[in-house]
Amino acid sequence: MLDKTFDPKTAEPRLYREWEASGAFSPRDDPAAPVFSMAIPPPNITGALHIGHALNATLQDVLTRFARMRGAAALWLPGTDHAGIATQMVVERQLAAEGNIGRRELGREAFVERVWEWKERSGGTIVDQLRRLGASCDWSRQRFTLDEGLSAAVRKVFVTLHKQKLIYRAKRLVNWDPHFQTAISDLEVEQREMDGHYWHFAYPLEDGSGEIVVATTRPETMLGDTAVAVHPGDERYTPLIGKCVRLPIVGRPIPIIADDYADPEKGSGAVKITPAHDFNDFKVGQRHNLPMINIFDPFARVNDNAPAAWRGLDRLAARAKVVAEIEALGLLRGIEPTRHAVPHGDRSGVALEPYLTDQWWVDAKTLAGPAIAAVEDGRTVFEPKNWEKTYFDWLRNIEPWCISRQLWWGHRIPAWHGPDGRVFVAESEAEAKAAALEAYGRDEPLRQDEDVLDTWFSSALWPFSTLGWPERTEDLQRFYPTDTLVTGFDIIFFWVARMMMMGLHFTGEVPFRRVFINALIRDAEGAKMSKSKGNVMDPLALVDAYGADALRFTLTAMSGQARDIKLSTQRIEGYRNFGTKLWNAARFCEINGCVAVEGFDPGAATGTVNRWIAGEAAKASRAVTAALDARAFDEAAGALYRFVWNIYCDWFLELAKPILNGDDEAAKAETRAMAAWVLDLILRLLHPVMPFLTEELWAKTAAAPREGLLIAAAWPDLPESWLDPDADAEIGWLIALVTEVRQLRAETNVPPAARPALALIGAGEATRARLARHRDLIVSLARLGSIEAAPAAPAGSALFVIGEAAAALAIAQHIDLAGETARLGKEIAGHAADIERTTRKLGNPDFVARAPEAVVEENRDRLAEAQNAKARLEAARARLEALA
RNA sequence: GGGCGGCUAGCUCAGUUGGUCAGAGCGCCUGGUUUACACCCAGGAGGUCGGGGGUUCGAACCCCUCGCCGCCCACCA
Repeated sequence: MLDKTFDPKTAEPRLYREWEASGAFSPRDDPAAPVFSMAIPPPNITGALHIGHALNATLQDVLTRFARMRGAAALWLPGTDHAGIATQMVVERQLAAEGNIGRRELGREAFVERVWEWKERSGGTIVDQLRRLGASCDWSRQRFTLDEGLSAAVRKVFVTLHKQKLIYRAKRLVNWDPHFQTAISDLEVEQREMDGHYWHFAYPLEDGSGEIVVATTRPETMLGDTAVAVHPGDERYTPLIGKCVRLPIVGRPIPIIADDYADPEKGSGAVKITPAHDFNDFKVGQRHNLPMINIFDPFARVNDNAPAAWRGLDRLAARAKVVAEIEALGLLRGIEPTRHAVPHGDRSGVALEPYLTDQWWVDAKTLAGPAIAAVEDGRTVFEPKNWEKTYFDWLRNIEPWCISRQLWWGHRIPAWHGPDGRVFVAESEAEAKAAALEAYGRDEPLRQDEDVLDTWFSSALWPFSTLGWPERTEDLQRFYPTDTLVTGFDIIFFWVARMMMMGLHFTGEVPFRRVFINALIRDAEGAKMSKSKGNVMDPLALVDAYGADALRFTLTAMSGQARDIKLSTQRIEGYRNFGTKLWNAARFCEINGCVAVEGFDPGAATGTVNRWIAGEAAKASRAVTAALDARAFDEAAGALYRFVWNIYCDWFLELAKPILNGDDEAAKAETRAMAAWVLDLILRLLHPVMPFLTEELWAKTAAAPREGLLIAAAWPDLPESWLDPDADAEIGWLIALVTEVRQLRAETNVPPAARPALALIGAGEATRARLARHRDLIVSLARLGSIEAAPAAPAGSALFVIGEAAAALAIAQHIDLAGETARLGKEIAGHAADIERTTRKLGNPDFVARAPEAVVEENRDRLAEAQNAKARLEAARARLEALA
């Protein structure tokens, strides 16, 4: 006997162990089986599972389990990302918290060792959390972006791209993070609106003939000014072009140059140029061959290129000092408050500094071409498709990708510097040495590049590096390209686009045929969840409270949203109840001896109720299959929910009760077999979304011994031919009749215990036959005393229309004539309004002429029905009034 | 400045190519010890589908426009 409810706490870990031990998570060996493969977006090892991971993992697991049940060799490859900055940050913080010496004092090697220790200890947390959700990943293939194989792939890619001149080293302006003292890529820059000022400074002309006013929000950068630019067509300044101003404070003469960049509309029309500290100025500097004076050290403190008094000052202190001195010099021409965007590091949260340094770059423009083409011609498709626009926009305007980071945790750049500055890029130190020997003709000391690669560099290789590339492994040949990538839109640039570029470049094939973009989860107020806001929902707490299945079902049902999902616990509770509902349906089956019958053919059932549910089952299973095929997860969940609760429980089991309690043994046997068979079907269909509860029921309700686990059971494929229009119409009629009686009873306050008689007036042959077949069912479900066909309505009956007949419920003692007359009046008015509307429509010649015939026909039927119903109710009301 | 979403019942959301008086869950109200289930059952109230205009025989759905809300990209004179 099943317990009263499912207990996820004890069952989930047990079932997960069974799955894992059974080997079901690994793709089946059958070489003839179709292949389904997917690589997980590797979560950061520093991360704890958040609700976004839960959504992402649930959808992937649904796809994987679905494919597996359909017979595919299904591989969902798991792993984690080393997350350069994030991890380094965590361990540095830990060192600080322990009162330990810092990273620098510890030294590179010892520090990296510390990070590895941390990784071994804590890096597996998120993986265990995925297990708790029920993720059926193939853990035997689990990878880590910094493991040996993936590192080899990274070196191979770096060296190859370098040979192809698609990776190069260059001194350029980068986004510099003064907190971490590293370059970061454009994507890691976050613009923040800040209050600031425009300071207007006068720069005196060198010849003393006047001054030129420039404005800036960053006064401190003037220490590095090397020109003032004006627009060539700006007549106010044409006489000054070619002259010099003397840069205040610094005393350096700098030229006034003509450049289109200067906008005569903005400020004074003259703009100070600081090539080493502004991206636009950098370009101007290149055009005019201006000196580029870097005035900051890596901490964004003023360096030795500035006058002695300034050295070592923090940039903000420098700003205040510049303003003060300009003012003291009588050169301050105005201050106005302003709000403007200031770039910040997304990790550090500090204002970034455009900074001139040597970095490694990827020629992203060249790699982007094939990545654009592959989506244009549909080799890879985005779902929903509108994300392709985002993808294209970014790739078509892509800038070189800065891949070097001045960090310690990550893939060290495989480049070795010779004493004369020559660089040897090679997959190993030995190869680099060999190349150096050849180049120099003698042994020279080499120094490996200090930098590591952007974390996303290794992530970009994920779909093929995890399968063993560059070796031509069996896995690579079998599972690449992968089928689907499921991920959030927030990393289309960071990750998806770069995987496309690298995948196409190195394998010649797209890394995945489909990119399914899942929504972002918000809290109930729609705010992005973040730790600082304290609105983070911990999926594990939700699993503890409601079970993994309830959370999974909720996320699946809500996954249709385009942009974000607002999650509320009430919703999860509702789906927990859904699981319990199914559990209890299984209990009902158990109590009533509904067990699987060997050789039972649902398509050959004879009872109307059974033929009907077989058709409904076929309909539902086809709908769920189609929805999952189309990645319409929410539709699949909806179809399952309705079928289980509103069809199977609400009607089929209720209709089965009188049969199961009756004495027609043949009907009983068939109904039992059918109830068991449909339950089995439900378990299969629901398994991808609610794996735990279904697996438990599969084991516990098995009358006949099951072969193996549900996770490895076959997905149902039911023929459309099971849909039986006659059974459908008949049960539809029965349901309508019962519902009408219930409504009428409720409206007229018939006591629940009362058993009124129901008379059908004007029932045709077919209806009488239906009545005869289902008399017991109707009587029991509608709580009637009796139901008979009759020539006329008994006095004191309440009436409604069902099909061609009128139904009279004998409830004289419960109704008052006036009340019932009024009720009928309302009904009649409703039909009258309908008749009016439809008549008007049909009377419109344009409608009849232009609307499709089917629509016109539909309206004619509708009109006839309404007229029929109205006539009957009017007759009933007339009789009532005669009584009064 | 460029782009993308959203605005449908008190709340959270469905509404497929325009075609039965607009749907679900939760919440609310009324009733219920029907031997699977109160994590339940039966019934009910509740919406001028953000505003305006247009196309059409017909618009929540298509077009234009306005208004909010949110996000992405660009922008430190």
